[in-house]
Amino acid sequence: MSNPTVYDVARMAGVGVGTVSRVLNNSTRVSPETQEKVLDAIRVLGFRRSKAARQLSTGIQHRNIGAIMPFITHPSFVERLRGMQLALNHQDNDFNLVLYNVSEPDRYHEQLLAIAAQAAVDGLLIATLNVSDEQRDLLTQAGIPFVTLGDAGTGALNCISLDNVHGGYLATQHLLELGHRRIAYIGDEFTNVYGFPTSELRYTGYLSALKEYDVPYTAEYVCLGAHGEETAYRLTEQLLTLPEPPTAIFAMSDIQAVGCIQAIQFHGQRVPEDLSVIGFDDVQLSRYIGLTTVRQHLEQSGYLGMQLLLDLLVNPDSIVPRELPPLELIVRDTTRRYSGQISSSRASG
Amino acid sequence: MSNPTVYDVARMAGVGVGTVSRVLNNSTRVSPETQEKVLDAIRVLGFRRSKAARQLSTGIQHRNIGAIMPFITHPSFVERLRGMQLALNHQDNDFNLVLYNVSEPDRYHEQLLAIAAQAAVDGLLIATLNVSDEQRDLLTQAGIPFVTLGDAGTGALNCISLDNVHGGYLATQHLLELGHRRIAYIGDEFTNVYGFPTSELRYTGYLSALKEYDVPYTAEYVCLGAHGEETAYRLTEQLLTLPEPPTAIFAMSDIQAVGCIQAIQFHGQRVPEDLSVIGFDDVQLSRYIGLTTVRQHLEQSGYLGMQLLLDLLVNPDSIVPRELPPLELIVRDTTRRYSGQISSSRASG
DNA sequence: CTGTTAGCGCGTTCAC
DNA sequence: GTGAACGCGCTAACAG
Repeated sequence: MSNPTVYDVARMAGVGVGTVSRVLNNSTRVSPETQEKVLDAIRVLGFRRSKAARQLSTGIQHRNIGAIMPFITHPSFVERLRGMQLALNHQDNDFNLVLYNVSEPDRYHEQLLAIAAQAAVDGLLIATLNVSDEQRDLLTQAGIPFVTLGDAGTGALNCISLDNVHGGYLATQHLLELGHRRIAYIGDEFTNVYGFPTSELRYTGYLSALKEYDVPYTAEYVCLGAHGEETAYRLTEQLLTLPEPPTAIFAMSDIQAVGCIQAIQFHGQRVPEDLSVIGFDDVQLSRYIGLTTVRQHLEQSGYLGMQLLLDLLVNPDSIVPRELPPLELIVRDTTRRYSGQISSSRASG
Repeated sequence: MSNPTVYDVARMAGVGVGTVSRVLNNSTRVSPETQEKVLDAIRVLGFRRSKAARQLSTGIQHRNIGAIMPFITHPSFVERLRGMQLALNHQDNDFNLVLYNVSEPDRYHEQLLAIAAQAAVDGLLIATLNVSDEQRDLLTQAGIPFVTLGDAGTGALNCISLDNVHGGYLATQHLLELGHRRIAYIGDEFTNVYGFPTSELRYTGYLSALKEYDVPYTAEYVCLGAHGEETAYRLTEQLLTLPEPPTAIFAMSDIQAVGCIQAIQFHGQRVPEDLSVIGFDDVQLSRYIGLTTVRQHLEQSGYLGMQLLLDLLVNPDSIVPRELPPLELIVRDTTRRYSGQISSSRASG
């Protein structure tokens, strides 16, 4: 039924538990024959010693920090992870970093429940995922302090946040200033299963910029789908077949922008000569491919989040608030002035 | 001295330990005033319950798999990580992935010792790092099965390996076939502090290809330094100032190849028109920037390594050996036929 | 509602 | 060299 314990091993080997423990840690000398008997019993029973019992007995404390995020495979999360690691290395406390990858959105809550129940971590970093009031209470009652990165629902207590609406505005404004008027938006579904509203917020910024420049809203220019390069590729293809295709695209993430660019190029058009593309995030890749984007300091976000969490864990009384630098428009090579018309900067008011 | 326990809390609050436990787990109803007293005591004492004790008592098992690697910030390790996560998700056992980033090489052994002592993980994935006989014994005796990824020293038992010599040969051969004869090698120091011989192995392949094509070895064309984009950039600058600079560069990793390309372009030359550059790894980035490289299936390496480790942990009796697909030359846009001379494919024998 | 007690599985004294 | 007993900190079952 239950896993075999040292007692089971001892009984089978015809020795005491002390001896079993000794061969396990080869502390004191044990006679070769006894050792053999014990090892045999261990093998036969498939015995594996319990981590918990061992830790409890030896008094070794090992502190874990969990990081839970979706899309661990996506670049933006890698950047955050890098920041977390960096912060961890800078302070020389030996915390381990435990990764929880939310592969299926439905399981997110379930994973949170498990984390709370298992008491496997001392603190939790929640990247991009929504935290409901219920989930906050869950973690709080389990005694697990947590810090959220990005948009984080009503349950967020300590958050490294950014102004996604403003970011969406910045990106769109850049395109408008370049004279573009047919500007598409490519983003995640608003009601995404993970519950975070990033796409909708950036879209809101997009809308407000359009409005400010008196550019009419065009429903066909707003394309939503699953996060990722492939979907962005498909959505862009749809845009290109429109009777009046956009002259510029604002993709809500760099990786989606990459998908856009690939679709555009595959269909024989050029970026930025024929279409301008702007992304969001400024992941490492963007620097290499020369993508114009909005920098949201992802790595630093992970870094600050980890610092904040360590504060919470190590010296809860002297928490310093951490703030991200403001979003930054990074102009590179994928956006260009709209050549179809000479347009002054600001539309008439 | 030691951390406060439930007993300390109970004493201070003037209640029994059962009550303390109850407010901790808010299992049964506790009178508000009692609860308040307990919470106060917890706050004052700075009490935090022990994970180990809780787990032991509740009988909850939580299994951890550790992944230890240097350069977590580098793309190639991210790819491996992705593969590991993927394999973990595919089997529905709830293993946690604990990350150990070797930030300073000196601490690698120390970290291994800690992992063995803490018994924090049930199994270990060791990426690229060397495992000595001593370290193997350490892990074995601690009852921690491990799988190594890449070159892995004499202590390796289960390994997902690749033929780095052959890879170095493939890359160099490609350049030779394109008619290049002045071919530089940019790689890590051979005696790197982490102890893994990757750079030297790929260099060996480079040498053997040169020899096969009767190309004389030129010492100045071999540039070694710390791993990373920046060092590769500097080394490339040195190459460019040579009286007779190379016409092609083989960089031992894609990220170093990127450094090469940036240096070349910064100094007004073009890739591949003026210089050809080939990397090694085929990380995601390379696809986007069109880098010619040798694909070593990094993600799959992490995937297979994890599968193997899970075998070791879950059904140790039915271990299937895992093998990586062969190395693959991926020709993209950074290598081109040498234009300085018309060269037939193979040099005279 | 609350205090008491008996384990959880292992390491580690002790005596033998 | 080896077995028996105690304790690590917590939860849960049982009385009260």
